[in-house]
Amino acid sequence: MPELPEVETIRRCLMDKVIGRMICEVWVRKGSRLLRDTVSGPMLRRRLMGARIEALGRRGKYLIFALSRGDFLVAHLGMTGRLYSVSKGEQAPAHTHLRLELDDASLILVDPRTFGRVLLIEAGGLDSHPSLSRLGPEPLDLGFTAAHIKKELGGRNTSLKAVLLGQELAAGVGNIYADEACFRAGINPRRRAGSLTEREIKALRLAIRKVIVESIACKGTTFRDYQWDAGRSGDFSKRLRVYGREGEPCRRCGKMIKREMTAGRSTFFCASCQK
DNA sequence: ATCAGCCCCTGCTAGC
DNA sequence: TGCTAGCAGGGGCTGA
Repeated sequence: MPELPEVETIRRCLMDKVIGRMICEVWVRKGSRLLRDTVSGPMLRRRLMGARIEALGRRGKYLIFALSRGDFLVAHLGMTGRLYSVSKGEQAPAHTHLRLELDDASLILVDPRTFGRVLLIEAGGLDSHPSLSRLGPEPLDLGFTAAHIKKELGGRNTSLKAVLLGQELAAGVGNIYADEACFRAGINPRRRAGSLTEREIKALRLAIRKVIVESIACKGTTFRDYQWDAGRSGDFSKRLRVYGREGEPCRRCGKMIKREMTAGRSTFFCASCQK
């Protein structure tokens, strides 16, 4: 479940290995579900072959490879996706969907459950692409203001958790950081979104930014599948206050952490600390 | 327009 | 020990 901090960590890890490199061969898994019929395997191969990787960016949970021809290779890792480099000639594991041969290494995308996606976006089409245009501000950018949050929550009858997962309030926040931010803000994720006060909105904004910054510094959270490089896991797992801690004592008040389904997802919270 | 709920997919785990 | 049912979840879709 790579969310913003995990994707950012992967981006930083890969930068040195891919920027300026030429894609000299491309292998796409036949009928890979990751392409979602948005581009055919042969077409993707044709468009990538011979291109140089100019930059590696991120938007929300999407990784964006800017190519020398002006188009973009975009990858979303879904739940179990992993993107990492291996030595040339090294055999790729099962569930490899894409393999790019670079000058001096290979880049592989592995995804057993195929919740991830690979997009090829034409020059100039990045911001208007349906998947990316819906995203809200990056939580660490200046555009992530209390006014924006207020607008996203205002009048909404659904839960705060559902809005946080929707990517329009803040791009890149998923199940783990939604729960962690709610705990740090002292707000119950099951609260009706429209019911937050100005004060709570400000606390939520700070809490989201704080968990994201802290987690990036820890190279993300390794819960089940995520590794930011071959065999290397993130340390934020140790700092989780509620996520995955059902039945364990709250680190703040000692009461038991609860888990309930909200917006179709496991939601962890302390009923005593979060109102 | 809004929102709850379903669907995809497969590795892992709990329970028999 | 070996099997199976159930769970996990991002984002797109459907139907109320």
